[in-house]
Amino acid sequence: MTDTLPPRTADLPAQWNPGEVEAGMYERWVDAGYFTADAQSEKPPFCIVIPPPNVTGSLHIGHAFEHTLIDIMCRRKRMAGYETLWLPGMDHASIAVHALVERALAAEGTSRRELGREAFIERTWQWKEEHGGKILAQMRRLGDSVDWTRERFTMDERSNRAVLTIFKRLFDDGLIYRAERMVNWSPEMRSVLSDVEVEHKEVEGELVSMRYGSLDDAEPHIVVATTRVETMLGDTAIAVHPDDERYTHLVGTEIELPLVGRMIRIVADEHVDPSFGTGAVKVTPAHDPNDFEVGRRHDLPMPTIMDETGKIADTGTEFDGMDRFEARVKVREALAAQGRIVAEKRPYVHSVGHASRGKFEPIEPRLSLQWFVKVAPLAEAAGDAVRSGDVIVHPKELEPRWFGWVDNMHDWCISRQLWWGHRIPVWYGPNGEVVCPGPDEQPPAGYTQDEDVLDTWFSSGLWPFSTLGWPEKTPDLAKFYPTSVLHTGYDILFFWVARMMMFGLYAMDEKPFDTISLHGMVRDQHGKKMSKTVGNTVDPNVWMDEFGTDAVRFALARVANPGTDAPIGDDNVLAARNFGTKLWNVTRFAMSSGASPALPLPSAPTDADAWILGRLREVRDQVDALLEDFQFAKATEALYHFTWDEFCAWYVELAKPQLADEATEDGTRAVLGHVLDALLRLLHPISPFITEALWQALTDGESIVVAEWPVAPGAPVDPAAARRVTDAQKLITEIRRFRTEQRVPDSRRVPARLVGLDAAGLGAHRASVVALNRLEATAPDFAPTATLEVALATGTIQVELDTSDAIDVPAERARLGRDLAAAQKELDQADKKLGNPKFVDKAPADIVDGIRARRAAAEADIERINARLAALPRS
RNA sequence: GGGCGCGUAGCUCAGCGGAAGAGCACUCGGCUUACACCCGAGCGGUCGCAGGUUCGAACCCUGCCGCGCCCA
Repeated sequence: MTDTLPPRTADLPAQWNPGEVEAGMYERWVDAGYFTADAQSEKPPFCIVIPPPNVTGSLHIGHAFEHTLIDIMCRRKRMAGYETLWLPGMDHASIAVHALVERALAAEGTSRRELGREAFIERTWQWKEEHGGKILAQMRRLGDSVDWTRERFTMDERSNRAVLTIFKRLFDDGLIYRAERMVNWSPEMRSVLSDVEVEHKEVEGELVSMRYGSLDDAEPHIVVATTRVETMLGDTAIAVHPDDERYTHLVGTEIELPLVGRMIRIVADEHVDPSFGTGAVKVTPAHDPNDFEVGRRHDLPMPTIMDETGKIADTGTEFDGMDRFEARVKVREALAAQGRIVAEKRPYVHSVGHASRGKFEPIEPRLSLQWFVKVAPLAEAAGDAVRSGDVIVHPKELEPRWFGWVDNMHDWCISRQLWWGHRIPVWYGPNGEVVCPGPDEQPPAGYTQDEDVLDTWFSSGLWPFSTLGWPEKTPDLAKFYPTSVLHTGYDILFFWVARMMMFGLYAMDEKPFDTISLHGMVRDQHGKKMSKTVGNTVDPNVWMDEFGTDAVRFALARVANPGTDAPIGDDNVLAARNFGTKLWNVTRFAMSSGASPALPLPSAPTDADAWILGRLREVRDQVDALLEDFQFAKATEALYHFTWDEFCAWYVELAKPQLADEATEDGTRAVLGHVLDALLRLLHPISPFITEALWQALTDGESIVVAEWPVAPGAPVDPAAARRVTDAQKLITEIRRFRTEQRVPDSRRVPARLVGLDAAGLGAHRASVVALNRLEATAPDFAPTATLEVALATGTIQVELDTSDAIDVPAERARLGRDLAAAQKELDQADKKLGNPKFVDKAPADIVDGIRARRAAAEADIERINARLAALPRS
């Protein structure tokens, strides 16, 4: 900091060139340590842990959106005096990386099994070092104010220890168990998936009705319908409703399963819907979740008829070895050949679960031995934390979604038949012993470790505290846990947020974050979901190249309404870029006019000064409250309008005549400098780079990153001054409108006399009205060709103009006609209300008075306009 | 099938009980020494439909129609 006035426009190039400046600026911020948090600080903490992007990922528009919003929060809090930690890191993305490396191996003509576990994992780490983490550089580009000294990875040493520690605790508490259950199997990955990794989608399939038992109508037979013909090879029963009289005589008997020849039972079960199809359903306990339950209730055999790749196996039929989809056709054909196909409905639309990762293949329900987390007690705590208000879900509309999930959560299948990830820390002894050693313990000699790894979300569920050092009692943990805000998309509320909440409450005995703030999905400019197949995706990196980072951030912030999807397209970014240019140019103008925040604010401000200073105070309060409430779009919009429509469009224009007047020029420079200084600081969290460049030039300060967040900039609102400015604006606008409609060229100076200005208290505004309307003083022989009346709050102004030609009477008549119609409509509406005795009687007095005042104003307007119309020459 | 939400200007959305708003698009006029990435003026809506509550409804309630999303 210097105590001399900083150099002026010399510092500011005529144009902002983001590409040339941003990277260097960012590295200076990092080097200066602005983003490095101090756990020993006395300042109040503000902490956000990054939703860890996949190590495979590169920055897409969803990241850009999420990071922009988080960065806005962090930068604001940092400026506002909080010890701010935004902790970066990445997720090891078990399935995604595993699949990626497997594909690479396949391309080389080998496989992970050929390579062996150890070599595979080594190879995967190597991939990570060489190709992973592309997103980190892109985060720098985006300006993320993360603390790089604390960067973490969900498979680093400390995360590993956290996983082992909590697994052991859950295991010892009986909250982790191993069981044979119906699971979601991915034949592609040859692994189980958790429920949340399955997406249900309507598909056009077939509904085939087929006849079991005898082909002789006199003998016992039964017709069942299915969308999955091939699973009949694993049927072990037919179920009917107990009250269904059509089948009462068959219940308890056996019938022959076609193609296989096995005898299967006919059982009565409450869960059968007698109105669906024939009212009889086939039961395949090992390959359908509902059938599994039926099988359990009736103690049915549960043969598995498919291997882990989705091929038919162990049925002893010709179909063994066929893929499930091929078998579906062949089995149907075989049944048809026997005359057992009674009906076929095709297409038959029904819902099928698909793997949300990988190739989006249909998942296969399969009976399998897996590890599970018993979620009931954990989920209850997660629900209670929100119910009690300890943790806030924002926006509140998404609370039901939270409860709907945590209150109905199924046990979480955590084992995956993959190699890349945290290996399950359970060891088996030679005689079936099962042990779970703690992080510092060794398994007994001769024991072998479980082959599977943990679901990726297991380690990311520990993220808010594993990143702060848990299970060690670190200063970071003491300072920053619980974290302040968890900000992420509503789409991973269940995948991730629910898990963090459960683990946080369990491991730390305290919530992992105070507030869950949810944003929506970025959509295209028409509000359509972005998808690669549709081709409507956008690339934030391309936008940053074209428009600069600040424009991308500003555009994203401007559409970020809490919890709702955000449509965005080129136009939005273009508009944001233009806004940056506007800000750049107005700062250049102010500085070239000698503006500086170091100058003392005028003791006798003009109306315009008082007005803009009051507005600044109001806007800062509004923006501050909106940002505190995660209303990024509204805060950004408020700043956009203040900057452009109030500061640039009005104050700066009003300031020009003030700068030409000795009495007001110094004060005007001070006000310009003061407002810009505060405005740049308010905008900095949204658009960090351009505001830094402008602010440093304007103030000669060290960095806007560590500048103070404005607390009470400007001045308290001066209502009288504000009203006079509003009046002056209305007067100026009305004259402009008249000029436009009378087609007076913009460049022509029009001699004019403003009658009644002093009486209306607007005497001091004469110079601005003249300047902004390109008027000029009247000569002694002034002869007005037109008179315009403008009704203001404090009086009516007559504007007498010499437009040098006869005025366009039809145009003027049309203009006045529109005004008259508007006033008449206003009068009618007011009369209607006031004519209703109930309104006058029951509505609050201030509302009634307001209507009366409007009525009076409308009446006066009508009288005035009619007089003017009458005075117009006939045409 | 269950739940949540949405239908407001050509498009995308804000407003959620007391005078219909914004951005973009569109029309007209302007290179007015910060800015044509700009300036000025303007056009544009029985707030999905039908009932109800209220002095008063885009806003609250009910039903219907049409769209999303989540979960089965």
